[in-house]
Amino acid sequence: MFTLSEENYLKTIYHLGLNSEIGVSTNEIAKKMQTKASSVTDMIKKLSDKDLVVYKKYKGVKITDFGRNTAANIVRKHRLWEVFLVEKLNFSWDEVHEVAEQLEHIKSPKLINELDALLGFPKQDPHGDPIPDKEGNYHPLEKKLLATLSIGEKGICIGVNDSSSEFLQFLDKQKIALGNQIKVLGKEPFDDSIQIQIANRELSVSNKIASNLYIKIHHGS
Amino acid sequence: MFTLSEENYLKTIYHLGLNSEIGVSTNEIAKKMQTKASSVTDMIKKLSDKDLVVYKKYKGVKITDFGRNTAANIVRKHRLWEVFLVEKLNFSWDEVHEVAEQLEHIKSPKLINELDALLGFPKQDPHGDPIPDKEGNYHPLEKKLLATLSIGEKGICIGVNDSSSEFLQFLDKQKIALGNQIKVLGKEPFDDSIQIQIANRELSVSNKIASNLYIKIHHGS
DNA sequence: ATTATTTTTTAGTCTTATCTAAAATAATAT
DNA sequence: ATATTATTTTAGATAAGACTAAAAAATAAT
Ligand SMILES: [Mn+2]
Ligand SMILES: [Mn+2]
Ligand SMILES: [Mn+2]
Ligand SMILES: [Mn+2]
Repeated sequence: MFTLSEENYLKTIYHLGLNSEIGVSTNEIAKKMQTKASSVTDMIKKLSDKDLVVYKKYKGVKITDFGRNTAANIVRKHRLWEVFLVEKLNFSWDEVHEVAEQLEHIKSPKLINELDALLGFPKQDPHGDPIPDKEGNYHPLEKKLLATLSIGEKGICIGVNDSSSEFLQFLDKQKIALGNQIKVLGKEPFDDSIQIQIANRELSVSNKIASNLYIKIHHGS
Repeated sequence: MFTLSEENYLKTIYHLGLNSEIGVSTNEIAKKMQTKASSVTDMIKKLSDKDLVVYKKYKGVKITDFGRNTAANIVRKHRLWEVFLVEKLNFSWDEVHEVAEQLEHIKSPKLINELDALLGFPKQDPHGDPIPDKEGNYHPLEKKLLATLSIGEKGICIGVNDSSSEFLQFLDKQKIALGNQIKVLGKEPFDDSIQIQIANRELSVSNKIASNLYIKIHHGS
């Protein structure tokens, strides 16, 4: 199969390429992986030899169908392990990522499918991100950033954009959790902060916060 | 911490040195790890630099207290994961070892302690081997090989010596499981086979089988 | 006590994954 | 259009972990 490094590069390329049709650049990958562009070029050639990506010198890489499938399976494992850690082992949502980074590389189809069953075939991970199925398919939830809502709109908090432990711990402290109902009470033009009602409390959150919280809009009244 | 290779070598040295005070030889390690003696020498030097073993040229290695503790922790993780796979993910006891070989290298103290709790702090793994506690201590069960029992003796099957999947699958086929009561009905001097009563059935097992099954003796009547 | 055999170590090579520094190409500005 | 800057690739080095072949040390046999 693939080495740990190959899997990590592939996963990064998969994530970076998700919302764009053009290739992913060497520098982008280097920045995300905290490595040097020259190392990226080396690895890209290996991934290309293994038909995980298509590589054209100076033109960046595009993931292949095979590569996308392989990457989605790693993401599936990562997110299922995160659910396991939170649901079964009392981890908080800000503690799971590092451990899942390790667990996602364990090779055993039976393990991951049984884990899926043990957890009741969850569709989202603790941060609201979708869990791909065995074929690599998933349904992204329809969602909007809190910062883009208008006054009066309401919905349910269903995910985070930034899932750093700093942000997640901040949300814990503010008692903002996935599943909470949120209504926009007002918007302050001066600093773009937003006044919200959340679980019967009123709260003012900065634009930075509002730009990292995903809301599922309530349609109708 | 330690690399995957370092952990695997250390674990092997720990197991090989368990029942002997003299050092573990280079060749022994090479054989067990399916590698070359020269590779072992290289790695031994690294382990020695990290104070996991004491190395004297041509005299083999002895594990240090620090090394033993480190190794016991890896064994603890291996065996807890094996219990998890059997108890929670419907693995059979002959399927768990390979996956546990991967999982034992995951670094997260919280993960392993919570797993321990989820499983109800088991004392033995699916093959009857003892699970070290956080400090690396464990109580080996008092046990005898079935082959060493006399006619009339009885006890409970509590472990296997050989835990290859071939042997474990053979036991499954013969419906011999840990926890079964076993009584020695007779011994055949010609081929050293043993006639036993197990769970209300009578069975003749070869000496090879009897030399790989551990029995906890019933004292008293 | 030598000689022969086995075991262990050393020396040198290979692969993977990294890095720095320099060269090549692409993009941007004048 | 040419020069400047940014990006990307290549060349060469390093470290971990493995290997083969040869040398050195320890054991065993005569
Ligand atoms: Mn994560
Ligand atoms: Mn996540
Ligand atoms: Mn095992
Ligand atoms: Mn076991």
